[in-house]
Amino acid sequence: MRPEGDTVAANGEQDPAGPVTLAVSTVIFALRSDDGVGSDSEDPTIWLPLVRRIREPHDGRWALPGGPLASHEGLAEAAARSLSETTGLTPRYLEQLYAFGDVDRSPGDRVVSIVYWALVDGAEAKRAHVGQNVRWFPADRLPRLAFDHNAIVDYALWRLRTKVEYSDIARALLGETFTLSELRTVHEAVLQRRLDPANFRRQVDAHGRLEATGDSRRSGAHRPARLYRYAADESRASPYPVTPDSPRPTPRLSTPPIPIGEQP
Amino acid sequence: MRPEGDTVAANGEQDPAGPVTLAVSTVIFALRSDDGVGSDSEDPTIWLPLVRRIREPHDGRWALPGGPLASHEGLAEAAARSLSETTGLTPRYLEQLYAFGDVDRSPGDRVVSIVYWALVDGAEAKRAHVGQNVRWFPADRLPRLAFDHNAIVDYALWRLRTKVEYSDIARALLGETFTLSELRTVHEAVLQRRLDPANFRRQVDAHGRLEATGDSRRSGAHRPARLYRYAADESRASPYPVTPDSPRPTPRLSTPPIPIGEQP
DNA sequence: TCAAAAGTGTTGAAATTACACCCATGT
DNA sequence: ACATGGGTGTAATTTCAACACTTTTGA
Repeated sequence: MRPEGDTVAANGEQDPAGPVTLAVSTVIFALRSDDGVGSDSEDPTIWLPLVRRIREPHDGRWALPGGPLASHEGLAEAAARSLSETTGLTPRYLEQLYAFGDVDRSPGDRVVSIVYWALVDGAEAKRAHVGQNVRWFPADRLPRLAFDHNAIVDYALWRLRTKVEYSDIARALLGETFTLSELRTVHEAVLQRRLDPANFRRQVDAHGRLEATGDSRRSGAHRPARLYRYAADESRASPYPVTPDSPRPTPRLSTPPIPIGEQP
Repeated sequence: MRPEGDTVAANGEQDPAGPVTLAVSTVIFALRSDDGVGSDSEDPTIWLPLVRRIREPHDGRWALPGGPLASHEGLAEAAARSLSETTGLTPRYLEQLYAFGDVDRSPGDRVVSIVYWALVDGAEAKRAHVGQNVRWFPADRLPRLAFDHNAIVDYALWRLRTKVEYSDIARALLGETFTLSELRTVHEAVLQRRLDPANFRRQVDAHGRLEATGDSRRSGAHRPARLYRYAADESRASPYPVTPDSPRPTPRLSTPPIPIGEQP
């Protein structure tokens, strides 16, 4: 009988098998037009920045940006800070993904990682501190990453793909204003399939929340597109004082990740 | 630049402001027919077991069962263990809920709690070690709990209620076999509204997975109900090697908990 | 034979999908 | 003028919700 808060837990003082360390990492997504220096008019796809490890374990491998949790900062705060320190990026969207704590996920020591996922817009993505130890990768076609980070990215991608269908997160990958076809292109990049422009338009403004700026944007040899923004969200009077987020509608994807099922 | 795994993190050795401790707690749900000793035929509702704290902070208040994470056990393992030690219960379903880490959630020290939620069936619930320091409470009408545990329970309830609509977790609150009206009663208790028996039947067996045992159960002055069980799940060939779970369909509830929104 | 829940059938509304068609612009 | 994407209309399909109706039991 030992309610939480009592626990002296994971600082090694009373656990003979060694301490448990706590880290916070983040999976960052942005849309990029496939790196093409010359050919700019590619269909954009999902990319993410990784950092190169410079010590064991997994020295030299690419990994998610992250770091330790300082005792004066909240979890999301720590995610945003470490993300800013390593990549220079400031996310427009940040949400907790999952806590990963398999015993053997880090060779030698025991690390529990609380992982966040983040979205940045195109302009912000260009501002990233790319260099010797930070580089962008297409979200599919990743190399073998350090630790269990490949699985973590897969899970974050699954969350992104399911959540884009019932929420308005896609806007975090764009600027403040956007055309409907830009927004649709984001959805198409995330879902990896074409969407009917007519039906897409109806869906998004059926949800309300979308308002025309009055301006329009001209881009090619065709009619200019109206610009929209999202209206300030009134409906956030949530009964939940905490910050987490979760479920809702109906993805067209295959299987969700498996829950634990029976007792361990 | 400091990829995770490097971090010496939260064991106080290098953080002047003191250590961060890591705890694992669980919100356990079961269905009970409103404690009525005499009147057995109540509509069942959701209940959960809490443990009484026997030291500061929050001495005397009720709290979620939980405890420290031993370095040799996984997170879900720790949840199941501490849950068994404090309440004697073994869950039929166990899933990670969220990691709570607000700086001020525990007076005096810094505690990050990785919280799981669990479902137990009626028979198991009766087996719980109720006593001076363990007691069942109806999920609505909770007293003021220790720490931020009221908010945590609210969030767990929200997850239960949204998830019951698109998954088959409801079965974890029943035994191996059940009638369709028993299953419907579980849904009704969770969602707190009546469901059309005809449409409910179609919905659940549209999802497949349900098979008649051949037997039936007679309960009152009416036609006996066929017994069903869930077929072994083939479709668990998830692309995700990790264990987490998440989103899908369309709850009839109000607002989901708020995500972080903008950068901290 | 009557009440009550099990189980089946039917119908109208609502949401989803596919696709035809006009509009406004640059070349 | 014409090719191209922006934007609107509409009909077929599917899903969903409500409810009438038949079946089988215990009392």
